[in-house]
Amino acid sequence: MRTAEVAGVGEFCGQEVLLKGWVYNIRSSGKILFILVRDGTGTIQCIVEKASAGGELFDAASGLQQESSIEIRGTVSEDSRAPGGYELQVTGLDVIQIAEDYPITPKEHGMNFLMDHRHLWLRSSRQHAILKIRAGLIRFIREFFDNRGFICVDTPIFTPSACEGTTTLFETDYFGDKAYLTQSGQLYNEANAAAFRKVYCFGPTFRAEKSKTRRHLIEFWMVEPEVAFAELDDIIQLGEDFIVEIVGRSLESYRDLLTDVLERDLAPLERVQPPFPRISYNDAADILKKRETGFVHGGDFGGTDETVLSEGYDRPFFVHRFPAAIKAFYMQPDPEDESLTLSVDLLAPEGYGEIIGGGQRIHDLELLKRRVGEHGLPEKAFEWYLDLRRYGTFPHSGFGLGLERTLAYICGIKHIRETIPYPRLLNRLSP
RNA sequence: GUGGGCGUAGCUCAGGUGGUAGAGCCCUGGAUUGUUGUUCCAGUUGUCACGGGUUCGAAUCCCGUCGUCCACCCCA
Repeated sequence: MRTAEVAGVGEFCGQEVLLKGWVYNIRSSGKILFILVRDGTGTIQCIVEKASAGGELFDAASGLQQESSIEIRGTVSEDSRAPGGYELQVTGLDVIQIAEDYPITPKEHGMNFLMDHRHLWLRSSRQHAILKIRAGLIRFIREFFDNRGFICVDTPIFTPSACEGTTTLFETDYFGDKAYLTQSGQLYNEANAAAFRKVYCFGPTFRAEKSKTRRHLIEFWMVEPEVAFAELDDIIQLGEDFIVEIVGRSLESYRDLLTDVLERDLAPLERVQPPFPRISYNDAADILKKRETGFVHGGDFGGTDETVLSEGYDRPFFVHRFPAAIKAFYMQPDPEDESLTLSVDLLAPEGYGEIIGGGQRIHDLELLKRRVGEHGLPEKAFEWYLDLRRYGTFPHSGFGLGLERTLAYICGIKHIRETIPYPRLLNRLSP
């Protein structure tokens, strides 16, 4: 007998197959049992009729409980009454284990309870859908860069110094020395860009920010491209092409999961078409001033500021040329106004906010040295970084995209904690 | 970290103004040939978060502690 997976069960129509999986739900209606079996690739309704299956099989099947592990044999048939279109007329059942008192029932649960049972919660259809789309999104991201001649060059997770503020760094003991978990691969990316021209890194990053919001994770994944000889406009264009492609491919590949399981309204995603609006920080500030959001010119945007700005657009939009005072030390000054930087953020609509941050980097050695000093950073730790400006310096730009925020946006889910298998939050390190 | 809400059965919750607790789900038994989070009948389940106070008496009122959820600051 053929062993099949639920995802490809349609190919075995009319044949008897063996499925291995778990009981997702079980219903009975007198002399007929409906067992919903999931095997990780999908779910299928399995039918046990007392008359045709016999008492022994029927009794064994009635004793199943949610999440019991089983090997089940039966004949595949197409039936419009079955969810998914196919069902299994059961001819045999081997129980691996009866799962007793599975904590997550098909009824309502509180968030804390679900988070405590995250290791089990992943089996439910909604979490399964989100993480399946996550896997696809990671693939689309890699393929976007790989297909354009970018080289994936990994950057270290243990780092000797900070690239932004040290208050948000996780400090660890490194054989008696201090090491920090990476916040960004960017500084290394710049070295890699000098070697490979177009590079990206993609991995976990860590920020010890004491903020608990629906948009923050302590540990999250970020993809960061860096391009030699690219200037601000080039990197904005790259960001636009990138978002259009990864949103488009997600929509194309996961339309059913998005609508049926996650109940995502696809219209806003369908509108993710070029060109994206590009507004300057100063123009954005003028808009906010008229709306009295409490925004102070020169400061960063708050949550309501981002919402107000996004109301003006039907798709993601870029805000560029932020004040130097609120950006990292390596940002290239705007030649037309030295108080501004050649920086850019991409804000997603529907309240999802910033998903991309980036810009053009300083390539002048003296200016960069000065900025390191102004930001109170130890020049010694940055010697290797300054070397990039000593030996064949070059204009270059890049950005970082937060994987989980982007996934939350694509899936239309409110809280970022559902977008990563095991979220690390301010008050949660387990499971 | 700041502000607000909530901690009662394994889960989700109800318990005006104080009198030692209840409903649904889950589970067990029974009924129904096609269910779609099946429905119906019967049954089992408690340190009312913890500590202190007021009171004849506290799940209920007061104080504190802890946990949790939501919002804000910050960032991707």
